[in-house]
Amino acid sequence: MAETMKSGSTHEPKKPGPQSNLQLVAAKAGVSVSSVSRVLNGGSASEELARKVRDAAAELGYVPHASARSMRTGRTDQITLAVADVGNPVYVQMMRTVTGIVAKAGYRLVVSSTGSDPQAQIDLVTSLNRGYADGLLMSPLRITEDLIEAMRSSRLPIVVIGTLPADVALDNVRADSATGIGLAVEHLVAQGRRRIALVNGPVDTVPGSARLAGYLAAVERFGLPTSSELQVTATAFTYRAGRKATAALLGQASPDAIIGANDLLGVAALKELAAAGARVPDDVAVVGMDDTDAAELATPSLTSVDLGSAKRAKAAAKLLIRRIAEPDAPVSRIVIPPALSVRESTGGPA
Amino acid sequence: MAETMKSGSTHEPKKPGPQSNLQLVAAKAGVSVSSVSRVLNGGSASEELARKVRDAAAELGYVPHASARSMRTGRTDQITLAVADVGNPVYVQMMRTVTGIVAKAGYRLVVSSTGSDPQAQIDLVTSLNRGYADGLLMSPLRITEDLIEAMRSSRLPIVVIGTLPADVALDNVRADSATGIGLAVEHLVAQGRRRIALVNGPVDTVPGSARLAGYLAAVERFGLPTSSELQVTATAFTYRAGRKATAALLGQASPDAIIGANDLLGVAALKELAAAGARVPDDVAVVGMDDTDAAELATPSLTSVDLGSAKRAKAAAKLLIRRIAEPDAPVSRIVIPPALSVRESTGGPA
DNA sequence: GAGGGGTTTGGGAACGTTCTTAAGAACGTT
DNA sequence: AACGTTCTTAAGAACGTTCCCAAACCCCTC
Repeated sequence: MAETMKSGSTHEPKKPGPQSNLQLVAAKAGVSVSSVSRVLNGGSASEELARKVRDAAAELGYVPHASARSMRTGRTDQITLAVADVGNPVYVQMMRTVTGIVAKAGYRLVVSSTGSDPQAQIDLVTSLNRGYADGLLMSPLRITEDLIEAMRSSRLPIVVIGTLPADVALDNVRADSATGIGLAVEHLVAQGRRRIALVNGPVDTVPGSARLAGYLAAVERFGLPTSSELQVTATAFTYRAGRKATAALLGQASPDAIIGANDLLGVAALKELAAAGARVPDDVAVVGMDDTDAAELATPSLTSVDLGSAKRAKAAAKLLIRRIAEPDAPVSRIVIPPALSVRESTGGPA
Repeated sequence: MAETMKSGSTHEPKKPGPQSNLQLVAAKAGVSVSSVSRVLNGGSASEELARKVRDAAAELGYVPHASARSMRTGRTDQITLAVADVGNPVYVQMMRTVTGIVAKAGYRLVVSSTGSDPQAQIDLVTSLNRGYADGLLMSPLRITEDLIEAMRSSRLPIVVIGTLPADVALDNVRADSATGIGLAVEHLVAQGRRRIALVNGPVDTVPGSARLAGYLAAVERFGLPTSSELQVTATAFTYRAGRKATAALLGQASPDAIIGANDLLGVAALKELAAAGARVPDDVAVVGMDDTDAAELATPSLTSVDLGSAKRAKAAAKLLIRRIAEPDAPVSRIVIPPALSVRESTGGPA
């Protein structure tokens, strides 16, 4: 499985000497270190000097040393993105968006996968004080008092993607799950469904509790049955957990529609229904949430509540970049309105 | 959509003063800066001194400054991972694996999405010389001479995930697509399939050319028809491109099996076949490659060639970490053997 | 009590950059 | 010819850390 070969057999000069620095460039150009710095950072200089410096820098292949520069300037040109699980499609979507935006603004992206453990998130926030990044984008799955306190007392700007208690004065960008679920229920009701079930994720998480509340509100608003047999909770927002939870649901109730609290749970419901011999959407309609690629790829394709994950990520990234530039700007809270993407699983177009 | 509120209305002290440093800790503890550094880095010290230092550090909430430390030590505790598209499931899988390994080894992960543009990859490699990371993991989609030259002359260690020309002396971890496709073809032949089609991605990419070569070899080995109508090329390794390519394929040939060059193309084939009214696997069997989550979530679930993306990522990360520690270790090349995950799309268990 | 070995502590240089301050040059005005 | 103004360049401090080296101390032995 592993074959090893000697190095250096094919070619010769590996390292182009040690990292060249301002001093070497200055020596080569016959000018002072400060002049080199000034020229390279766009300060004023004579034609003559600028030419000498640029030639010398090019010849030596000079590139500024990141740590040294950031020690002096206090900026690192890095932004950290912290998510619970880099594998979850909704975070993938956010990451894809964020990557583009921060890169365009000249930042590198540090990705941190914290899991759902609140302590790991707190550790992350305090580790920010090491100053390895200029700001933090985080989407916490579980929010505790300690985490909020840690975020509050952070020296660096933090933008939260997700809902926060009303009295926390931190920039944040949130979805409106309640309205989103309302759209799903309304759509299902319009199709004559009445026994609408919810396959939720853990209710002690931010999205889990929001989605349960939204579901209950919508079901009540439309005068639908709210029997607790129609509500099940998966142990995580994953496909596997969703299969189990849906199986349990089908064992205890006969819904004519199922809402999955995210697309993975929705797809799990689809697959579990198929395994049980139920037809979708004829017997049971299914709706997912987040409108990720997984919804489009599913068979039948999954109607999904678009909670604007890409828009949220984009807004959050821009907010963070702005706050880094203006630390004293007023706190903003942005709410991204939801939309419904109707697909085959609720009778939409093939 | 955006509601803005004044900051600082709810609570008071935001910043806990400027970042505390060794000097402040030393002053508070009544000892020298060097002693503080020594104690905090586990050097020898008296009980008394150690206690004073630790108390002072805790009281001030001291955390070492990342840039300053790395300027002095030459290490950044960061590793960069460069992939073409953070959204592609196979890269997601790699990223998930890599995240865990580098975090456990005490590194932060910088993620860079280069696209398939060779120049962007070259720029990335040269930017490494800024010294913002200790090493680079990269999985290049297209490899040019210039890119190889850039990687060769890099001051920092690079581990390539993917196939490289034989004479390039860089650590790398590769899949064996040829054998992998062989497994798929063998499996299909055993089920009596003979008109086996390939829905490939761009052939000027590393995986594209490898998979085409593997397909041709396998088809020839089993004495199957090699008509060019059975080979189509999608414009990218994406779902949408796969739908189009499969539609074209079905318009020009009547395969009894389709191999997608990755899972997205495989799922696209599934969906396109369903849209065309063909039954899977009864009329046409389908196989994907990479064995990502998308294969399991598909309906019918997709048989897929496991090219060991998680194992490759793991091996590559460990290799890089080792090379950072021992820069002069011999170059290693690791080949991860493929395996076949049989699922419903070729008649496997439901 | 002086000398010597070993341990513990502190002083200070160095990493590569930016930026403030000041020195020097060029030039026009009185 | 002396002086002020403006522009260009250089010197050197500072960022916070680590680590080499020397100073200080302790304890033991002679």
